[in-house]
Amino acid sequence: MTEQNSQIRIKDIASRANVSIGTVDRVLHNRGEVSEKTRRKVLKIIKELNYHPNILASTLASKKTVLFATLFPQPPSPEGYWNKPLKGVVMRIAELQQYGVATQNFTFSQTDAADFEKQANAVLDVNPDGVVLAPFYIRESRRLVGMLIERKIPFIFIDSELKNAGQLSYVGQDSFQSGLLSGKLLGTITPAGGAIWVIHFAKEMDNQNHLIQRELGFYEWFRQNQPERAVRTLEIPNTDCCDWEKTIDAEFLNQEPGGIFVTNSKVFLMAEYLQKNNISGVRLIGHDLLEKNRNFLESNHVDFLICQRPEEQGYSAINKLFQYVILKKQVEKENYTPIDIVTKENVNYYKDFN
Amino acid sequence: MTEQNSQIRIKDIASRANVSIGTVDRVLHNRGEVSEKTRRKVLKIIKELNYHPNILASTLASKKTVLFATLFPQPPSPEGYWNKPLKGVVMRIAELQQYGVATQNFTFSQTDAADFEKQANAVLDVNPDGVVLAPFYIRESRRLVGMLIERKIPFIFIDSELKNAGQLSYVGQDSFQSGLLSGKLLGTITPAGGAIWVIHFAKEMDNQNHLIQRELGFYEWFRQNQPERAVRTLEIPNTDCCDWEKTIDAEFLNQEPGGIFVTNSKVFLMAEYLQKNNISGVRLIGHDLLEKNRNFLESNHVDFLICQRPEEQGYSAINKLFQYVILKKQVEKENYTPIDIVTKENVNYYKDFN
DNA sequence: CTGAAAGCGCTTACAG
DNA sequence: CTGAAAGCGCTTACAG
Repeated sequence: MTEQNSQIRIKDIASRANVSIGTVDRVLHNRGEVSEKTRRKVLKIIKELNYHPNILASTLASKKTVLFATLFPQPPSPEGYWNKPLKGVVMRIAELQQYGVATQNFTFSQTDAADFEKQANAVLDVNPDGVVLAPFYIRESRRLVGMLIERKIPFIFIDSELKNAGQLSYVGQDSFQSGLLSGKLLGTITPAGGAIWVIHFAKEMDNQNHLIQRELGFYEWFRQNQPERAVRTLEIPNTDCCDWEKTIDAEFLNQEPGGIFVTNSKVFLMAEYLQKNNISGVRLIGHDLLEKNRNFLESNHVDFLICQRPEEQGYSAINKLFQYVILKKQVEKENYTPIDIVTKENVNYYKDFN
Repeated sequence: MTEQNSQIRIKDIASRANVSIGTVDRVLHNRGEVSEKTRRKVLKIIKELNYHPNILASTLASKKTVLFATLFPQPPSPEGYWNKPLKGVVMRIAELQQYGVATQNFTFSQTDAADFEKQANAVLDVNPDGVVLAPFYIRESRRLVGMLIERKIPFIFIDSELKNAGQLSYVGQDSFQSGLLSGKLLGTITPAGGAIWVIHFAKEMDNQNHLIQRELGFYEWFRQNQPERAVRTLEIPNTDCCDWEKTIDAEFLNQEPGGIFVTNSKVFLMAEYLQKNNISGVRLIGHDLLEKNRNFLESNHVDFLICQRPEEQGYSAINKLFQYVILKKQVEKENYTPIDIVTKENVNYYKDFN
């Protein structure tokens, strides 16, 4: 360990400018009450010396706590997808605790837009210094965003975004590109001549822009690379009872597919179906590393899972608020998450954090 | 912004124990000069109150700089692989600058073990508080490690490791598992009946444990899943001139393969070969996202690249030293990097940092 | 063995 | 409009 070498302090600036450190602080933070002349002089010296404030000293002295709020869909179970971004949020907040950063996390029902409104109000009520939200219900999200802008509270979209809505940043996937990749994988591993099915296990396709984009990208790959391949889409809105299996039964009677792409994390439903009906030789790919999906990957019922590092998304979103609100740095506006391919062979090494 | 809520300070401990903060500090840092009785009393209160020191205040007051050293192979060009871990190192160091953390980075020749020794001595000469090293030359690395242990300097292996050599941690890949994955990918996309080649473009296979492990994993996948497939290995030690192409020419005359696995980043050599000789229909996979490899991915000459997030490895290694040396936290001993599959379709979203 | 004081670089009232 | 002082939680000599 050696002595720390010279760092520019506000004291240095003050002495060069023949003012007190209080005055330097005033121009540093645009707190006014400084004559234009001294302001200029101080600013000039700050630039010359390439001054950067010491964040440690600053947060230590200020004794401020900044509060970030998150607003995510409520996961239906402890295994649910939306637990993962939250895990990343909690992780980054723990690291930033010394900086006086805290969060309040809100969740809303995935089936009740009114609940979103209610939770959005709760977010506003805690008067956060920054917000991370999943704009699940478009209209209601726009309303919340309007209020945030009005109050000058920076916000970041996660998972999906409203374009040009005044967000500080977006953290999430590019679903079309992800669909292209799924197309390549399934197209490549499905023997020539085998038909391809795309299955949406989703209630309201209106609010599921991701799934639509994935489907579009998927079809696009085949258009470009295997135009002769038969590709079709099935929509299964309700999987609560077992009627949906009859629909599939009928389809299978008609023609057995060579490969199936499930556009979301419910690929395990299809894997269970194939297993139950003793169907082999059908290639299957889907999304997200849920526990069930992992098991089917390991038992060879699912060939590939496309993943998007949800924990990292949460971590990154909070980190961006931190960079912007505390460190006063600029942040990237669009942050597309890597599109990861997970297989039986690499699943044990697939993790978000090191 | 709201007032920060109560945190336990050493002042609180001091008042409860009826001692001064100086005394608390002495027991906190085992600086001795405290009677056993008061030591016990203070320790008890620290535990009761679940005290955690404020790192910001601590580093601010201490004015210490800690120095980490890195010792990596010298990249042969600015595109070379080893620039990437270094990039991660530089990135994390920049973030930690406020904590008074700095690095000195040393590199050694990949063809001259004596140079390693020389650089190792240079590392010792700067008397670092922690070291990250790639144990490229095994014997010479052992010698360095011995000195580090003697001086009680913690060190982390990156990229490959010596087992049980007293390291604080290892950050790197599991090459066998990575080979398994390569086997699966190539086995799945190569039409039945096509022969598979494994190509090592490497000078001294002795120092290339990674390549051997990848090859073993690769063969293992075929043993388990496609035992009927013809798989063989070619070693091309020297690619500086064009003799190596003649070797390949001869092999092609013998039998055209269905798929080729290049065990390292030199897969672009094979892609160039196929392109130059107008050979199509041969599946090709390899390692690492060099610029050339990226281009061949995009031009469809390379089907998959297996990647290991080298920047993240450098970042993570420095971060682990930081956690251990500054934050006094425990760190994981084995840290296997994710094994990433990169294709034309996801390459633009593949990055190490968000 | 123990305590009181000065200082790290910054922020925050307060006095003028 | 400006400066001087106290304080953030901790560390570091120094005095006793």
